Amino acid sequence: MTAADRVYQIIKKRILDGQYPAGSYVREATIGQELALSRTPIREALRRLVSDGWVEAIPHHGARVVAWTQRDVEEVFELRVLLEPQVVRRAAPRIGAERLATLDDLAERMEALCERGDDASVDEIAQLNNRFHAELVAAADSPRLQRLLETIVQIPVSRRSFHRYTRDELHGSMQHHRELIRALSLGDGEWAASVMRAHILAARAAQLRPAASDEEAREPAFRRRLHRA
Amino acid sequence: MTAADRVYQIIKKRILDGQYPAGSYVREATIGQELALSRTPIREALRRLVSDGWVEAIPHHGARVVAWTQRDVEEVFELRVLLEPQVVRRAAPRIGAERLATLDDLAERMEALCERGDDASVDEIAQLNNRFHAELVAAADSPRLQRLLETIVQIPVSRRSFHRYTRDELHGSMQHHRELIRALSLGDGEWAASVMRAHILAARAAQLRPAASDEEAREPAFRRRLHRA
DNA sequence: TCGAGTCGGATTGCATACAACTCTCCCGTG
DNA sequence: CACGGGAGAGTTGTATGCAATCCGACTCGA
Repeated sequence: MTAADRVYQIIKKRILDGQYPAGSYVREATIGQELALSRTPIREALRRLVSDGWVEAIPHHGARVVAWTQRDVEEVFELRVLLEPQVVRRAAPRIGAERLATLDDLAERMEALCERGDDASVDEIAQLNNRFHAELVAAADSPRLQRLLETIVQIPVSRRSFHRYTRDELHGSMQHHRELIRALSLGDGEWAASVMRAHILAARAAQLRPAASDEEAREPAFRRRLHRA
Repeated sequence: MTAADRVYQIIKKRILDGQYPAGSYVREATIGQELALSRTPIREALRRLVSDGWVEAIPHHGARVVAWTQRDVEEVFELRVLLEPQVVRRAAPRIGAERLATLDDLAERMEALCERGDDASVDEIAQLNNRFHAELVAAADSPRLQRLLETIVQIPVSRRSFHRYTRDELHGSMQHHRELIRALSLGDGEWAASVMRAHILAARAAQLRPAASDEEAREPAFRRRLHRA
């Protein structure tokens, strides 16, 4: 692995961690000094980050961490609603018993963590969920689809996304996983695709909901409407 | 525009022209000498081409022009069938009269060229067709969707693709354009999406058909079946 | 006081030199 | 004769220095 590769991962991690906040500039010389490298590999890493959409290059002025707007989030979900169902549509006739067992294991571990419900558990669920989706993408066996999703999903949102789920929504998400596994084990791509579509739309709804207080999260508007009825 | 940008376009053009054939290596020093530039901007251009999927980087060994397999073509069509309908689905409620007029003009010019049917006209149709699709993508007003399609479609195939169309198929393609314009002018996104889906699937069928002799192209298998029946 | 021009600092863009790595070919050995 | 090891050439990876460009502040003039 070259130095440029390492720098790429380091900067990416720092963006995700919020160490490089949105809108801030990433200076070649600064990072170079810090990592005891010349500007060359840093330049190369920044170029890759630009083409992956993590930072934007302002000519002769620097590389700035991109700021995500509400519209960006909507665009991404719109594409995920198309692409992620296609992942499982392809995966259904291709997936093997071994991978299904892995998915089953991941689902089980997520459910166990879901029962606890504390913040640390939710973080861990997010990680397992990423692995779950990665397994599905691998089963789909389409390098281009994989690459598209990698460049699109860009966990800056989904990193903390599970924290926006209500307990019911989190539970529903676990149900989706189970149903996906059932559909895939039967080789029913359209069933799996439908579940995945619902899965993504649910995530979208949680994400686009105005940042709710805990109060609102436990007693969302639609439920209040139900109670009044 | 920087030197690296120019090099990027030059190399890309040469790959499309077949000047750099698939599987051949693009040497940094060679191009540098030829363009009287140092390796630095060439390196940068090659990295962009790698991330755009035109060449693949073999660590410490060079950048090789990617070779397209049948499977690659199928993968691309599978994604286009998803993404291009989404383009017009979005475009329908957003497109303005001016752009519709442009599309109409392009369709008309393509039809006129279609009547002639010689090789040069087919080449020109291909260019106009690219502009037609570019207008649609612009109307969709989704930078991410635009970028995805740009990295996916990569005219290495579709460059000569129209030459694989039979006269009937070419005519059908023109019909699709007209129907798209009608649907878009009525703001009917689902209609437009359906037409586009058919449009892409037709292109796929023509593309995946085993390379036909002129004989085969004029008298394809399905037509022979019709005659026997 | 406001505006235009200019100068300075900071940053990226590019050129050049050197280091590290990989592959190949050849030679020696079993 | 087959196989392993090592040297060499060629290519990419990295460091460094200089040039070009951009932004902001300051000064000068109206």
